[in-house]
Amino acid sequence: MSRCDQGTKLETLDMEKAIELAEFFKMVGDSNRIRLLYLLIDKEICVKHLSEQLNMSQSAVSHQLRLLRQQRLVKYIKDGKNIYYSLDDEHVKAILSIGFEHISH
Amino acid sequence: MSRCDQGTKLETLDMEKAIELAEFFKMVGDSNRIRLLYLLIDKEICVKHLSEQLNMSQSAVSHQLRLLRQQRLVKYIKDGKNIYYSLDDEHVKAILSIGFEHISH
DNA sequence: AATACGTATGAATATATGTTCATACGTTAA
DNA sequence: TTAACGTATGAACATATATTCATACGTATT
Repeated sequence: MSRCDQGTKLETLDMEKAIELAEFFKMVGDSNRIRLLYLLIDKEICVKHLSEQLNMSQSAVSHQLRLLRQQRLVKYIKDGKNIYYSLDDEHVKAILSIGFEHISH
Repeated sequence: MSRCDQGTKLETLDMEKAIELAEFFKMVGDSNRIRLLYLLIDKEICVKHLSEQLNMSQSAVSHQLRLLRQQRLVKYIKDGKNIYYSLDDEHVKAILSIGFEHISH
């Protein structure tokens, strides 16, 4: 019996679910989005302030926010001409903190 | 006082650290790598078996394993002509499970 | 020594991703 | 109603990423 044999198999993670997971994780796979999400921890911030603090163009921020919305990592509320974004996910903070642990090995 | 004002600022996440975090998270941002990592949970598997079970070419698997090694998500041991990979990180399982929670909202 | 096997890797290619630019939309103030 | 502001979006572009193909390397078998 070679080292590679595996006894009873775990069920295979199906491709659809793997893709869904990947789509979600991709959201934290970009440094600008990470900085953005980090800013939103425990705060609501409008797009203009985000773009200033991140030193990114308003357009770039807006495009990123669209992705984060689509993957339900952020939510927003409108207030006049401003739109305030905040985290829409209990998991975002958890993920970031695991990441921190990993890189400070 | 507009809604956007933030009282005392949290310190900014510095760019270097954000990049490091992103590099790590990118590793779980691809469906094939996720399936690969999922297979490795609690098991050591050699490259050939990985490529069979994932239905990927040996070369593609090998390239992905290189990335996962570089980011210290997997480790390996050699045994003759086989090389057995396994998870090198307590955090990988944790991250995957958070991902599962997220997508089954 | 020759062959077969498992694995790694560079180069090329195809695709995905992030940013910019231009512009449109809605809201507020003049 | 015109102008200014905040935000969103499509198209174009540049860069990053994943896979394939060809091939090299080491180990085991004959």
